[in-house]
Amino acid sequence: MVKDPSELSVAKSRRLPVMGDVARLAGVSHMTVSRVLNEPESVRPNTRERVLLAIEQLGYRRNSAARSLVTRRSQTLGVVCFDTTLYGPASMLNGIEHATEDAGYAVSVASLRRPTAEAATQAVQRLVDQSVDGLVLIAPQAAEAMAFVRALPTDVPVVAVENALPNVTSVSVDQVLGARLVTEHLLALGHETVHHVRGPSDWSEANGRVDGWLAALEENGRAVPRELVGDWSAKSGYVAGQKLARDRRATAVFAANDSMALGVLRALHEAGARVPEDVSVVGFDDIPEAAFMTPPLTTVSQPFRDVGRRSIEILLDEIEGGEERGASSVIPPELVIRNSTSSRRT
Amino acid sequence: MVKDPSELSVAKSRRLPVMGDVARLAGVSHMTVSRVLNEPESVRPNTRERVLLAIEQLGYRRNSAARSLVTRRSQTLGVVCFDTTLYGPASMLNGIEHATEDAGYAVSVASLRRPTAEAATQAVQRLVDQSVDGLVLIAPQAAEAMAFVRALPTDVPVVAVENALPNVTSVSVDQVLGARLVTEHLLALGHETVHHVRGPSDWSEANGRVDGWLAALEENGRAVPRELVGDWSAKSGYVAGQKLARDRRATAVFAANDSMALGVLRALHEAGARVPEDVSVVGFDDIPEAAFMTPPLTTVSQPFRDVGRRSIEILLDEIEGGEERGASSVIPPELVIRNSTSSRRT
DNA sequence: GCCCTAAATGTTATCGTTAACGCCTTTCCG
DNA sequence: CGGAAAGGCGTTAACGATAACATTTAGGGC
Repeated sequence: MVKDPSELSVAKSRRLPVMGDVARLAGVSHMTVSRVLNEPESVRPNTRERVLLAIEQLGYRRNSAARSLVTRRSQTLGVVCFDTTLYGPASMLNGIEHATEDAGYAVSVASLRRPTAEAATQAVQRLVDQSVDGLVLIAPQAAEAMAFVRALPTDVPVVAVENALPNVTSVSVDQVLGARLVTEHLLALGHETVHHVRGPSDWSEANGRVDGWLAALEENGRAVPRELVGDWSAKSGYVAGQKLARDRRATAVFAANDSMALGVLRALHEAGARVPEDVSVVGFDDIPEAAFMTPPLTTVSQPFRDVGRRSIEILLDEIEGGEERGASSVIPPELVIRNSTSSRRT
Repeated sequence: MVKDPSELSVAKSRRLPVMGDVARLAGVSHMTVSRVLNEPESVRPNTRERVLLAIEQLGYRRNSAARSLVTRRSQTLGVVCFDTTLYGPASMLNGIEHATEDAGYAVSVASLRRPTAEAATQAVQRLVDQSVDGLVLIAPQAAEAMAFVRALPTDVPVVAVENALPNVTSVSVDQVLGARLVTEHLLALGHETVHHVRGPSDWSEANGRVDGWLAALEENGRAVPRELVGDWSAKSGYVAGQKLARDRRATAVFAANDSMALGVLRALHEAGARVPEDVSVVGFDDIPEAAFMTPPLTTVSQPFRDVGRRSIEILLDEIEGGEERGASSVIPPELVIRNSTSSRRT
């Protein structure tokens, strides 16, 4: 079965081994090698072993460019994201990467510098040019939705995370529910109403949290204080906190994320207001630092990694199952009560 | 110049346009189209315009798989990283992504689940299989160094970030200097010595910070307290802080990152020690939250994004310039003094 | 004008894989 | 035991771009 020994030399040639080399060494055709790699059952155990051995000996690895040229699949998923420095997006990205790896796909990331339609369109275009097999969008700016969709070629499956785009499957955490839990928790503690430091208005998460907060207040017939606007940063929370401390009427503050809550805590502390004795403060996200703030922060825990994983599951279903876009899924968050909230001083 | 009209139909066929289609429409050969795209100056303005117009009309885009098959370059850089949920790595990754995008490359990310040699080797292998043109390693675990290097095919340029691997160009922040600045700052405030909550021993950053701290203490002839070990998390800082609070002798604590510093602050607060009146605390990293902790944290600012950018610059030099590995570069960090440190109570 | 050289363009081969199809064995049944 | 059906492999042709070489065109000096 073995051919002329001279052909078998495993001499380190400059070029990497290709299928033909493996085939020659194993005494079969390159097509058989391909079959061993793609549908092992279709080749007899005997020859399969020989081929596998040859592959091992030569240290052969398939050329992915050649594969994707002919199969029209790159085994790569594209992720469009905005600020992966924030804890939430970073965690979701992490979940995505792990899930993607498990599925045998690679991840190509396009990070938006600014959340503009133009940047988004370019990013999608770049990923599509790389012929990714699917796309995950973690760019929670609602305003960009249309741009994305317009730029999308119809045949690439897409899943949006934390962003309901028309006609695109999405995975998200129930922001409205989370905000409700927070607000109701504070009302239950006896607070007359709850002030809110919201996130940027072009983020869908921020809007969802506002909605939940509003709904809870209205259902309980409470006055709705004017909302303060932050940009997710501790600094913006600090500025908002200063305003709240100045007017002195707030006894309960719901910040739309933990970083802003930290800023609020800082501002209140500087103004001489005690938390939770004078003012209760709640955050959102449950970043690892939340439990160690002063005081430990009551917040809402979001299963970021699970969201990332889930988005990949859905995406792969669409890609491999060829199914029509599956149902969007919404994951519930959980309220984590710590020491930054207490019943209102009477 | 224009051929048979029937051939020109821009009818939406199922398949995407290829170079040949553009060529036909422009009345040139596919090779001329290729030239227009790759070396525009080599084709006459007149024909170039025609080709460009045809490209526009057809919405033509080059097939990257075909390109990389023949050029043996994928225009993709691979990044191996460990925990991108941490602020530092996330920021560097961000810098890398932006710089890579600017250079017209794509980024493929392989995220290590655990910092083991096996996982690292697999990750590198996966990226190499995708035929990335270069590799950035943001995996500061020294123990894995050998594994990486062994798994590396000799011909893929590599740059390591925050990790000095033998024979690999690296970019890093001067951790030793940063730790020195911290320690000297505290000694200058009159503290007898400085306690240290270090990071995991397999992280090179953690070791660098220990070295700087030790050096500063020794140069000043101070006693070296036993170091406490954390894992970068606020929780581990909290545990360390409890120990420090218990023995009551510490007046100055240098935590190896801001999250652990937060934990230390929390533990001291619970133990009734005031910061900075009773104990001074310093962190490292200058995360955006540091300025809003209670009290605002004195820390060391690291130019993470710049490190990321720089690593790409170097990598691209090696790839495109074909240069031998350039000099490794070390970037100095800066001490940021806030309110968590003060002169020792006398 | 003619020839020579350089610039502009075209032709053909090639990258390394999978798809499509065909041939030769087996195998199994009547 | 003949023949059909299936299984196992081989041969050849894509895939869509660039490389290498061949050819045509343009320009300039005499």
